[in-house]
Amino acid sequence: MTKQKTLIDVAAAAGVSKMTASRALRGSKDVSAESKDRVIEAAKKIGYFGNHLAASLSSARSDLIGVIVPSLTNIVFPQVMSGISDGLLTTGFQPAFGVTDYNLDREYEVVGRMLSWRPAGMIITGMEQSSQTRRLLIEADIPIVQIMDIDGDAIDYVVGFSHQMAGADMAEALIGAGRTRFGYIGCNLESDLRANKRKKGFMDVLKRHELSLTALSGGILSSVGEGRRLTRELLKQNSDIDCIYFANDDVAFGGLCYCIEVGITVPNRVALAGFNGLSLLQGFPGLIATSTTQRHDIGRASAEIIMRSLQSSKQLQSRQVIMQPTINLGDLKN
Amino acid sequence: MTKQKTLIDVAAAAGVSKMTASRALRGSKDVSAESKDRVIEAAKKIGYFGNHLAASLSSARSDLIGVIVPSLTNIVFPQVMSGISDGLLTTGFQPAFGVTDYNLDREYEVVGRMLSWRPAGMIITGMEQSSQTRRLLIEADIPIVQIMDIDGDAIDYVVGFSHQMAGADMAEALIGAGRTRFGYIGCNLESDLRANKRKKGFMDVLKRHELSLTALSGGILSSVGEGRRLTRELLKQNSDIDCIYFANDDVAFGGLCYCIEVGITVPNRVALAGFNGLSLLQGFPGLIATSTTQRHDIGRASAEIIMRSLQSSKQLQSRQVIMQPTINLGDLKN
DNA sequence: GTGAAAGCGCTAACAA
DNA sequence: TTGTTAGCGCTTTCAC
Repeated sequence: MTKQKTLIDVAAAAGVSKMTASRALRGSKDVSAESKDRVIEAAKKIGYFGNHLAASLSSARSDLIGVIVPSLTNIVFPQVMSGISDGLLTTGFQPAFGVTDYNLDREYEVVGRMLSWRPAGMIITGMEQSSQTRRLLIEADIPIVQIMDIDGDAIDYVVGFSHQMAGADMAEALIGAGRTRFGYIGCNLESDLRANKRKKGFMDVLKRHELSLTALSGGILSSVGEGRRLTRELLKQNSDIDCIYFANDDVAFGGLCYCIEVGITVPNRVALAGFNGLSLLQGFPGLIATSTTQRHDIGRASAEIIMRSLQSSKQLQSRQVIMQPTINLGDLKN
Repeated sequence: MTKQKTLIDVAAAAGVSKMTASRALRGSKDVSAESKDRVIEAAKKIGYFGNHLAASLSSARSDLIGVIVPSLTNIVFPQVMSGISDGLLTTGFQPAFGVTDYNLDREYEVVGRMLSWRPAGMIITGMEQSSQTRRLLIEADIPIVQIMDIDGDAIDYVVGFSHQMAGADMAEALIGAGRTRFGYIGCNLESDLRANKRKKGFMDVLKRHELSLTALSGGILSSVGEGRRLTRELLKQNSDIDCIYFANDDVAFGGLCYCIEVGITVPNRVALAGFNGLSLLQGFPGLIATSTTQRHDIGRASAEIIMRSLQSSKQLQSRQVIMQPTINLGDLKN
């Protein structure tokens, strides 16, 4: 049982008081250069790394930023987390991640647990928290950033884009490219609220143009294999479809693989459109239309907003950062 | 400024002492059923969620399990994290993630930061920590699980598989399938130590069979697009290659996309082999040989080992859980 | 520039 | 079964 080093050990090793050691290690300027050097050297020598628990309890604030995401297996969220991680890198703040599995009850639990670590701020995915969860977040009285979506009531800050508009924009673009007989393929649509918003935006535009849509939705897993399977099914039953909108790029890519295998010309015979702009699409550049979203930037921006909000006691000017997904039609644009 | 609720508020609301409230909320049996109910109800009513900082500091242990991964953008690690998250779900312990970016100095920093939260255990990727980092981990005197690899000196527990053997096994399998003129394509090989181990195992076997290998390695990004680019380059310069071993499935899939596009028959003309068994491969089932690794299971198993080690003060019997990647040759096996 | 005292919110150990 | 006392390791505050 190696006893953990404490500030007292450092102080003893440096020949100063606990308090001077504390100040030196935190970079306070009220310490003589000499003491400072001695303390820092002593700390390094004995392998002192502090105790965040005590520090945070004592100062009534931690340097944690809570980050709540619905899933780890959808690559999009780790990419956002990566952006947050980068955004916090030089700030001395640390992200702490929680996963909800797209479940509102779990979200409440996870948020509660997170708050009990007294984070300095919180970043949470989506706009659809339960009223209980919202109450928890509001009462925490720390900066809250909702990310990835802007359609809904903001708790505090928001960084993201409108999924409904993204769906609508894609519909306009595809119609503009001359497509008229649409299919839709999604997975896991009950819990993927944002995919549903895109679908709604997409359908609204089709309706306005008096076009209809054949929708098919599949199992729990949103993946390449599922997209492949559903595309086969959809095209078998509806051979006249000339454009399919997918819930995301993974599913769309599965569709493309199927089309290539059976010799369906993409995008000439059937155009495919996904969502996210994943690197997956580089497999066959240009064949899938997509809306590119800036996951990393959203993460980074949300981290920066928290930092700014923490620094200036006054409210920030803009409480919303809206990012516009870029539509790329690929070979379809010709 | 909403003042955060404390245990005293709960105690007051329930009409008991702070201590009884504490015991009731933690499920101690030394509390009358009546007090227990009153306390729990009071806590719920005033929205009390505790303060982990104080609890952990006081009890000298937290319910945090530190998890150190090199990257979030490689889907493999979030999958492991997901397994850890699942493994801890019902235990009351919580994962806390840190990212090293494949950088040993950052790893030292991240581990140090993590330890300063006094986690109950630690899960860390790989066997190649710096001696400083190892010292930190050993002195922390908590269960440590190194994951994803078993080739090297263990600190404490190990859950994973031998990458060198995985590479060797794949080489044997491909040679067994009649391939003789090999290429290798990797990305980011300076920092991806485990890919290098696979490559080494692969090359050792080729050498034993007196076969040679044309290796090509690319940029920082390990991705579908990079695999595509490198495959074109490799095949242009070495048109007689009949089998390519890739650093992983993403890169291999990029290679497959290129071959399909230019009409190279896979696996007949050129066989492709990757590593990981990603769902990506379902895009063209059977065309890429791969070693399937159980990322989720590794995460889960490592979480369970920590839990068991925490429960029983005596050492666990087996300090190593070795998982065997399954080789799947796909259409090549015929 | 430095140090001593007090206390953050909780739990361990003991007492009642 | 319940309450009291002491303290976890640090920072805040205030004195020197």
